[in-house]
Order: sequence, then C-alpha cells, then structure tokens
Amino acid sequence: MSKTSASELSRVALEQFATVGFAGASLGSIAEAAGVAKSSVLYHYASKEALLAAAVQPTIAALRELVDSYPRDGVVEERVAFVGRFVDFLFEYRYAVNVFVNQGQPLRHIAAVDEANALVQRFGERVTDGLPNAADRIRFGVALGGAAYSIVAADNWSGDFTDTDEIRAALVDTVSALLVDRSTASVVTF
Amino acid sequence: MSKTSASELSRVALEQFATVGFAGASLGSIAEAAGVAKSSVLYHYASKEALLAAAVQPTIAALRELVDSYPRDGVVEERVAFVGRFVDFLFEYRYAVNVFVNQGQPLRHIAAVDEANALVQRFGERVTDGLPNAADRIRFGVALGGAAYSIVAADNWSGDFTDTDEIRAALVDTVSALLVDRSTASVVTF
DNA sequence: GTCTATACTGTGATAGAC
DNA sequence: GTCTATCACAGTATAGAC
Repeated sequence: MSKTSASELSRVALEQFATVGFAGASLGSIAEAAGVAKSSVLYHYASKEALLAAAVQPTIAALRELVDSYPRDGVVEERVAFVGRFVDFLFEYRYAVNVFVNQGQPLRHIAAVDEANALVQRFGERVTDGLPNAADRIRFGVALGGAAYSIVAADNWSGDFTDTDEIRAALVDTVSALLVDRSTASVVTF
Repeated sequence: MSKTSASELSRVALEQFATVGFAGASLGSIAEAAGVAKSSVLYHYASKEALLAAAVQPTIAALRELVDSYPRDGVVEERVAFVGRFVDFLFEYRYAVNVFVNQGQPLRHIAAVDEANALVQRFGERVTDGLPNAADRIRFGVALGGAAYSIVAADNWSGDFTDTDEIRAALVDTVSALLVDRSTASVVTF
C-alpha cells in the first residue's frame, strides 16, 4: 500500500514534532512509531524538513480558509459562530497548530511554517480590525496560544472522563469571551 | 570569575531551551552564545540535563511561593492582586515557564521538571477550588498557556514600541477575566 | 516500495594540558 | 577554571539489493 504509508507517516511525524519538538523527533523514532524502517521515511519525503512541510500542508489550507471566513463587519452572532469554527479547527489540526505556535520562530526558515506564521499574523489583524493595540494583541495571543495549549494538555487529563463535547463547549465559551467584542459579549456568556 | 560564568550559562541555556527546545539547543550553541568553550559548560554542570535542572531551579522556588500565596477564600480584590503577582512571575521567569508548559511532558523524567508539573497541577486545583470541571480546567489552561505564549511572542513585536507596562496591564486584565470568578468580575473589567 | 548497509556529520561527554 | 583534543554514539542522508 503506497498512499497509506505516506499519510500515516506524516500523521505520526506531526504528532512527534508537536510533542517533543522538531529537533527532538528523530527519523528513527518516527519510523518506529509508524512501523517502518528509517530509510522508508526518506523514500516518501526527501528530508526531515520536507516531511514537516508536507505534514502541515493540510493545516495551512484549512487555516487560510478559516481566516478568510472571518466576518469582517459581522454582528455578534456571526462572530460567535466563527469562534465555533475556530475551535473546531484547533481540535482537528491541534498538532500542526502547536508546531506553529511553539516553534514558529525557530522553524521560520521552512517555507510552509513561514507561510503559516504570515497567516496567523493576518488572522490577528482581522480579529483586531487591522490596528491592534497592546490589549487586542494580548487577548488574541492568549486565545490562540491558550487554546492550542489546552487542547493538547487535555489529552493528559487521564483518570476522569471528560468528553470532547464538554471541552469544545468550554473552549468556545472562553475564546468567545476573549475574541468577541467585550461590550456586546453579554449575549454569549457574560 | 567563577560565579558569573555559571549563572550566565544557565541564563543563556534556559533561553535556548525555551525557544528551540531542549533537544534543539546543543551544548555547542549554548557555549557559543555564552562566549565559552563547549567543555567549559560541562565543567560547571555535569550534563545537559543537569544544566536544565539548575536553570529552572529558581523558577520552581518562585512558583511554589506564588502558589502558596493564592488567597483560598479571598475576596475579588485579593484574587486580582494575586493575578498581578502571577503575571509578574510569568514575566520574570518566562523562559522556564515556557519550558514547563511546552515541554513538561517529554521532559518529565527530569526531577526538577516533574516537580514543576506537580506544582502547576496544584496551582490549577487551588484556583478551581479543588474540584475542577471542564470549564474550570479550560479557563485555567487558557490563562496559563496563553499568557506564557503571549509574553515570549511579545518579544517579536518589533517595529512598534509597546512598552512592558502596557503589556503587563493588558495581561492582568485578560487573565483576571479568566481566573477571577466571572459572577463578580465586573469590578475588574467586565 | 521497503529493506540492509554504509557514509558523514553533529552532539554529549571525557581526558589532560595550561 | 578554561581550553584543545578526542571518543563513542545518534542523527540525517545515500546506495543498492530485493
């Protein structure tokens, strides 16, 4: 099976890049986790960096679509609906998002990561209406970095059985409070 | 000078551990940034892991003190004052906090990091009154991970001159909204 | 398309001169 | 206390058998 191996490899690799860092994830450990030999990884991807680039590609496409869907002059309901799509995006692409958020600067020499960084910046400018002040930047940063962190940290909430729907609802609630205009946020939670 | 080199080394090392990851920061690059030879690093610290342990030690002490200072049954004003101390702590120990937040799980075999993880967990339990539900966990996680991310990300806000006081005030504002009880938070910002 | 074998480089760590 | 020299090993990457 040809296609199966490649997608499974990028999936396993991305998870390791996010959890132990790009430098910390070796081709050997990725190959082991995927159940193939080390050299088989480099058959599908020319290099470790190419593997990362391919692994984050779907996330970049989804992020671009998400950012473009931001309601520029929308009412509160539309913005809350956007937060729902934002949280869903964070869930589905949690590992790639973590790579962008935590290693975006040291890995900016990789074209795909640099592209993601630019998208995140455009994202922030849209949410804060183009001219972000310190408070706007902080709220956006806390929402992005905090949600990205919480989602992967939730994987370690073993012991008690909190289901995904509950986490999603709590995240939509919290992120809405941060990203939706505070003066009108009373309709959401406050 | 003996003491100068050691503290300078741990400072430089911690910054690199936080920015490029523990695995990504080599003893060579740390030595270069500190202006000494690679072997000189291993004279002061027996191993790379020992260097990390020593570098995060002051942060652990400060974190323990901070957690113990949480007003268990305090009024809103006391909790907001605590958030101020929390944000100050995040600023001063930003790099170590980032190591704990982003690499706490893969580095948990190092005693000092494991100790910090336990402190963070105790922190969360105190803030959420011991029996955190999903919403409580998320708010705490977003506040911690988001603030930790924003502070180091703010270092890259080059171009415009946002001073530290402005960032601090915005962080206290945002974190208070997340950690201080929402029903009484109106005295703060909302 | 996957494997073994191998080359080459970078890294953590040690030994010993100064 | 700092350095140079060196070692052993893990890492990326290549070549070639199957």
